[in-house]
Amino acid sequence: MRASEKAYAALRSDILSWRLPPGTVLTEVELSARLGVSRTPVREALAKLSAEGLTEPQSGRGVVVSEISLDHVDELFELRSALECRAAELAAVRRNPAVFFELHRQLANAGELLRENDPARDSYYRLAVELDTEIDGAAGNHYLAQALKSLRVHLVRVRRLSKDNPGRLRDAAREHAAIALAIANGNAAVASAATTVHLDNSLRHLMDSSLVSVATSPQQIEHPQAAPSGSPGPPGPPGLASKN
Amino acid sequence: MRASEKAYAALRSDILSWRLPPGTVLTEVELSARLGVSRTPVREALAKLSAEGLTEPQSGRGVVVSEISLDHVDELFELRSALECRAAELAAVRRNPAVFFELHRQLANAGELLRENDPARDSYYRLAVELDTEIDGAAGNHYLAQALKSLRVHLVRVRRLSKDNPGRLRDAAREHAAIALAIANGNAAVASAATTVHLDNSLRHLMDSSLVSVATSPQQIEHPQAAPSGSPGPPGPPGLASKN
DNA sequence: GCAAGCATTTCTGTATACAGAAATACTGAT
DNA sequence: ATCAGTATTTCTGTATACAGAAATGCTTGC
Repeated sequence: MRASEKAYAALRSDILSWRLPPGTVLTEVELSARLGVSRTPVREALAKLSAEGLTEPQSGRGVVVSEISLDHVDELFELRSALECRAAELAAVRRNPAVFFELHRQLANAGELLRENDPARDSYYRLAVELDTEIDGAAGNHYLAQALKSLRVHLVRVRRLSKDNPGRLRDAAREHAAIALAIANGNAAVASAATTVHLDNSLRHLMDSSLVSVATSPQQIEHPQAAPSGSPGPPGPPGLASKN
Repeated sequence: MRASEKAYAALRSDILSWRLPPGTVLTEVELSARLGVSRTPVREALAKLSAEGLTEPQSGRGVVVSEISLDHVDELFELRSALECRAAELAAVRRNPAVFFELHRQLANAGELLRENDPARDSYYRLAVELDTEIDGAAGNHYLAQALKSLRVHLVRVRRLSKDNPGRLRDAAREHAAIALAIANGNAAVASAATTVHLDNSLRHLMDSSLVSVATSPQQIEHPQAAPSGSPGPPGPPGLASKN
């Protein structure tokens, strides 16, 4: 693997997992020492992260991990619903029905299995990701898929602010199943509406369950020799890319 | 100005103006010679362009100016309508009425002035850009604005494939005026609908008036000492950021 | 004459050196 | 004691050198 990719992957992972919280200042020399590569690939990684919006160039010196908090969730979900509703509509028109009937069946089943807790959770997360992937593919729009991809990066970060509870997971599975069914049926209006409903529920769950306060003030990370693997951040769900 | 910004601005301008057509391969050494800076800032510029989607890393060697043609216009406008309709809705809720009543007045006036041709065209382009800006601002959503910004880069490139005619410009001005009025009135549904109508008309005009064939096959640019300023590309409207 | 293998060239990826700018720390004066 | 001015340090931005990989072209065998 190239050194710049290594640096990029390490930093990106650290930011998404809140090991590098918002406001952390990243200096090239320190990172090149910590990651064991020279400044050139570090610069490349930081440029890529800034283009993604995970970091922002500081006025004078260095870059900072970009701010994200509950204040951003409303804006994030406004964009999300615009993109996902349109994606669902397009998918309903262009889908292969068999694929989405099958997803509907599996999601409905996963919703049932979520009564007993832990083992079914991962398989549901996988299904949710697969539904997203299939919708993106069925929509057949490269630019829309790209916009969703760059949005989801921020959603991963914000999702760490809340904790899933089993009840919400069951409801989310049902909502996902409804979306899959509407797309399978080729009903664009219903697919869009089901997506709107699902996102509204997700947003309210996120806001309700996020009364736990999280440290978001600027702070410097310590300098371990190896890549940081401890989890000083708040506990979060293991499925970083789920859709609930 | 920093050398990397200079390289980025020069390359970006060359790509948007079709001086560097899709498929052109960009090699670092050649560019550093042509632009008079070293490879390091050239690399940085290319990375930024690739993040924007204007170039794509070639499998083995170098980067290529990304493909764009009429085949992409449908996808581009699907995303565009998703984003701009939502932006119009949000703007209708959060706007300052006076601003959009004033824009409506000016746009209606510009539509009238477009009877006599040339001098009014630039002022209309300016108004269209200002409407976009005000809508983005009124929508008050940083992530949505960012998504629109990165989309508009591609729209600039595709717009060069067609030529505006005065009749379409007058219609477009009227449609813009209708959007501004709906937002001023605080009517989200009408604002969204007016945007949908406008974009549909724009798309059909673009497809209809683009029967002129344009060379899109891969080709290498010649190596002038100074930055390329000649316009070997097809003629296009001067307003690179208009909205019709 | 054509194809396969090898040599050469060229380009990318990375490291490092150097210059300029910005922030910090220190010193002196009021 | 505090503030201002200066000196120092540190970090970024750029250039360049070097190594490895990929593509090109040449040579040789069939």
